[in-house]
Amino acid sequence: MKKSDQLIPGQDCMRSVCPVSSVLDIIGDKWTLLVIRDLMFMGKRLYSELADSMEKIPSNILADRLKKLQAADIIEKKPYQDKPVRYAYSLTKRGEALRPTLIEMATWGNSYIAGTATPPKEFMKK
Amino acid sequence: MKKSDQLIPGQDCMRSVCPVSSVLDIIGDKWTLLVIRDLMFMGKRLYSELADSMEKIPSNILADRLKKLQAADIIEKKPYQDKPVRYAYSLTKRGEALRPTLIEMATWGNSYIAGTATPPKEFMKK
DNA sequence: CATAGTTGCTTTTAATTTGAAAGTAACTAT
DNA sequence: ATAGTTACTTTCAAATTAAAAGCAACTATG
Repeated sequence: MKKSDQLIPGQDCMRSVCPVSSVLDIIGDKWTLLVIRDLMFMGKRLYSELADSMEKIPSNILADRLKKLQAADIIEKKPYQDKPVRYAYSLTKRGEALRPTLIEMATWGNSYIAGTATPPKEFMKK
Repeated sequence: MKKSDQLIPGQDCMRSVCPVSSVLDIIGDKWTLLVIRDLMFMGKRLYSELADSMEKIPSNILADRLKKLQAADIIEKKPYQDKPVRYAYSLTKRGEALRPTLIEMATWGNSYIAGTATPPKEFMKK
């Protein structure tokens, strides 16, 4: 891992030097990881696709999380056509690297929460 | 994994059948996983020990999260002495099973967030 | 025995965040 | 000309969070 891959958090936005708390400062809420899940596993790329999630994310929350995830260099937004200009969201390398975390969470959920759907096997491969 | 280990979530407290979102319904906030971290890695057991975390968790939030984690059968509270009666918190089997998730998060944090402390090697072993 | 301190919370109140709904700008399609 | 789509932003009420103070039960000190 190159040091240059590391994000330098802004002043006072880190609660402590603990890596777990620093990760939670970025993804520690009820919605952020669901946006990442939709980009990582569900093949979504457009705002409208992300907006119609199973969990019905509010539009203002989605816009806010997309901004914060770009600031954290976890996702990026690229134009993919002109007239009208349209943008596609995608995971950066840093965002893609969250895959093992999401897989562990899904594994725990399937093991310990009744009624959760088991994802396709290929989703669960690191 | 026995089906009997699975928690059956209350009516309408699950946003969707997705295991990731169901896990976030339980631990998806800025504080819950830090309480679990302190029990899992920091050897804390008492309310007062949990209350003086690096991140300065507010007392009312700690009390609230301890209640919710007990309800989710992720931690338990047991008396360990009389006069005065004192309680120790500890992880259940379900709570202990979150270890790989915390390890993956810490690994990501160390790789991608500058200034995070690297935990002792033995903390990172599954 | 009186006072001070500790533990494990609860209550109060203000600030922040969230969510539902409506609004908007730019463009396309009929 | 009108209606529809995309990608958001704005508004405002409701819920959550945070800081601080309060409190009940017990222990330790002079």
